[in-house]
Order: sequence, then C-alpha cells, then structure tokens
Amino acid sequence: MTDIQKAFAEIKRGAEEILLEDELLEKLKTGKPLKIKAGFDPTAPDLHLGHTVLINKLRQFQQLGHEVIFLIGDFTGMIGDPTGKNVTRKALTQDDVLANAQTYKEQVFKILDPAKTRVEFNSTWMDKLGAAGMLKLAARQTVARMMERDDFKKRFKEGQSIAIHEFMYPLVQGWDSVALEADVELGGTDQKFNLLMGRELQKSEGQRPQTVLMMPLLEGLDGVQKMSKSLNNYIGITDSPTEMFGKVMSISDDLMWRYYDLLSFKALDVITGYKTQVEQGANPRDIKIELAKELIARFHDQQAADAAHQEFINRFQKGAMPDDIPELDITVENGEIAIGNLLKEAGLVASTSEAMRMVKQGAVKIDGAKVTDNKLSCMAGTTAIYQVGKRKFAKVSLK
RNA sequence: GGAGGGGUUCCCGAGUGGCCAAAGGGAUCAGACUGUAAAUCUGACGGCUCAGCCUUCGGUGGUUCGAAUCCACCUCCCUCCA
Repeated sequence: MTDIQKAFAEIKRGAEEILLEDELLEKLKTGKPLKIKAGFDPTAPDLHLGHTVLINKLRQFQQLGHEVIFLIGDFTGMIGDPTGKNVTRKALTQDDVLANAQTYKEQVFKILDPAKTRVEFNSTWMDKLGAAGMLKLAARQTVARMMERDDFKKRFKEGQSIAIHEFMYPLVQGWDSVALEADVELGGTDQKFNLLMGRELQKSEGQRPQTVLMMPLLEGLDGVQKMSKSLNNYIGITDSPTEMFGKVMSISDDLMWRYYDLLSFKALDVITGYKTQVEQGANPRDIKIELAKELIARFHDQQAADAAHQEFINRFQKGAMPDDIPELDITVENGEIAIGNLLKEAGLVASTSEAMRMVKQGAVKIDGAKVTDNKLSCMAGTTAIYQVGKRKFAKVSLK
C-alpha cells in the first residue's frame, strides 16, 4: 500500500458516505494540503462523545498534514438549523454565540492541535454580504430544490410551519464553503443536504466542488438511539473519570466495536487484533477497559485513567466499598427511625415504597450485612454505612 | 371560522361500567450467573405508619351500589376543509 492509499483507508474509516470518493483520492494525490472544513453551531457547548466522532476525523486529517478549518457558525447560529424539532428555533444573541464558541474551543482542543487549527467565524464574510448579497444568494436556489430536503418535506406535508429564513440556512452553509474555498467538508449524515449545497454553490462560482464526507451519528449507551443529552444515554467529555469508566463498561460488547471504530485513535490493525483475540477467547471486558482508559486519558489524563481502573477493580472485582462514600447526618425523633425512611432521607431510594422493595429483593446492606426485616428500626446515636444495590452508598450518623 | 379524532402510570401503548394500581413493549432498578456496571435468566417497577391502607387514567361537576370506561362543561393537542 502506498502512503496515499494508507491515508485514504484511514480517512474512510468509520465514514458513512463520501461524495465523491474518486474525487477525494485525486485531491490527495496532488500532495498539496487540503482545506478541510467542518462547521459547528455554537448552540450546545457541552460536548459528548457523539460530537467527537466528527472532531476525531478532523484530527486525522490534521495529522495527515491537511489544513483544518474549525468553522463556528455564529451567523447561522442566529438562524438555527431547521431540524424541525422545535418548529422555529429561537435565535441566539451575539453574546450567547460568543460565549458558547469559547467553551466549544476549550473542549475541542482536547482533541485537535490548537496550533494547527484555523478557527473561523462565518459572520466574517456573511456580515459583509449585505441585503443585496443575501438576495443574490437566495436567487441561486429554488423552492422546489429546498423542498427536497427531508425535514422541510416532512414538515410541509405534516402542516408544520416553515419560516422563510430557514431556507437560508443551507444556502449560508454552502456559501461558507465558497468563502473558504473548501476542498473537503465533514458533517453528520443528517447534514447531507447542506453539505451538497456547498458543492452546488462552489460549482456555480467556478470553484472545484468540495468532497463531502459524512460521519454516522454515534449510538448512545443503549446501543440503539443516537447519543444525545436529552435521552440521557451519553458520555460527556467533561464527565468525571469514574463516571466515564463506568459508562464505557456498561456498553454492550457489540457496541464496543462501534465505539472503537469511531472513537479510538488506535490504528485499524490494532483493533482488528483485538477482535481476533476475543474470537480466540479473550474476555471482551479487558478490551473494553482499554477503551475506557484511552478515552479518560484523552479528556483527563493517564493518571486519572489508571485511578478509575483501579477503583473499578476494587469495587466490582473485590467488592470493596468505594472510598468516596458521602457522609451525612440524619436527625431522628423518638430515638429511632424505620429503615425505609432512613434510606429515603439518605437519598439512596426515591420513596419508602422503593426502600421496602429493595429490602424484599435483598438489595439493602448495613455495614455489609444484608437486611431481611423491612420493619427494622435504627437507633439514634449510631453510625453505619448503608448500601442499596451495588452502587449506592451512604455513611449515615443518626442524631 | 367549520367538521372530525385524541389526551392512560417515566416513554410508547392496551383498556368502552365491577375480575384495574390498570395488558404488552421500552427504559429503569434489584437478584442470580459471568474474573464486565456486557450478554443471559428471574423479579420489581404510584405512595404510605407496607401481608394492610391511601391516591391515580387532561380538569371540574354529574349519573350509578360501583367509572379510566357513561353524561355536561372546560382545557390542550392533532387531522381535514376555508
């Protein structure tokens, strides 16, 4: 394999679709650094691993010596990408946009090399375009073409409103490619329409159309739905090491391979090696631990990764108590308190009913001893470690 | 503005007068098992002073021995027409 072919294979890794593949190969063969564009709405500054799939791909290009342009869509952010979720999104203020953009950068530079990343704001050229320019831009496309976009089509069919300015979103995103003379644009599969718009506009400006590279949307912890904050199936890149470790360990063995493909920086042949090992009887758990540690090292550091691993061994393989048990005092009246109320007060269960169930299921322990009597009373003046299930602990002093 | 359809326990979704704290699925939690917080199996899954009691099916008020189920009004959502 030549270097270019090798680079091409890495670029294709995990990619859902490349339009057009041959074209990209041609561009790579010129040996010149390509301009790689990826745009980000400055609306959601808390990134999770799903967002990093795309950023990881940018990193790859960066390492191959190409010029990565991290485009912050501060202008488009004021429109809001018309996903149809909230029929018409509320526009962000300039201040919001800038504050979010800043947070964005801080998080993204845990993956990208800041020195090699060109950060642009699309308001730079959009502000100069002016009303006449906007009209000219709008004249480039027809309503019929716009209605080919899935969510517009769907919303129209379902009788939901579509504001006129929402049509501008794809046009502006495409115009960004013209302004930047992008060679490649990365985006999620849900961005296909917008990405192709860039090609069309570039063509009409006499530029060589950008290659479009679409990355899949990462499945969340459940392995089915896409990772998102609202579904609470995400791993945030600001999650604590312990949390990250636990969440990674909780994904299914199947999903693990998907995460390796899209999230790991390990080379393809290393991952293939892992698969072979598992087929030959290795415990997939150990491979999963590797992934957890790699991710923690990336977003925290190696030491944190090792510590999280160690805690995992202690807690789940040796059954030891965690060392960060929350301590609290509970004031009791009449000198004693029923176990159900105690667990509820301590925040270990949501209700006394749940406490009763937990006791019946043998999930409650006091100082490691299983509780069997759901009417147990605990005396004031005592201190003990109460445990519900394997993960919830509290050291409670009764006053 | 007119016509029709619908709001059920975290989510989806059964249920058209008693056998309904309400099917089924999902999510979640627990137990077992496994050198995984994986997979699998089992169970739980409104609240409480918990082997008993209390409160739920958009809201209010009725009918009835008895209502998620029937009636009236209100409210919110959707579809079609203008």
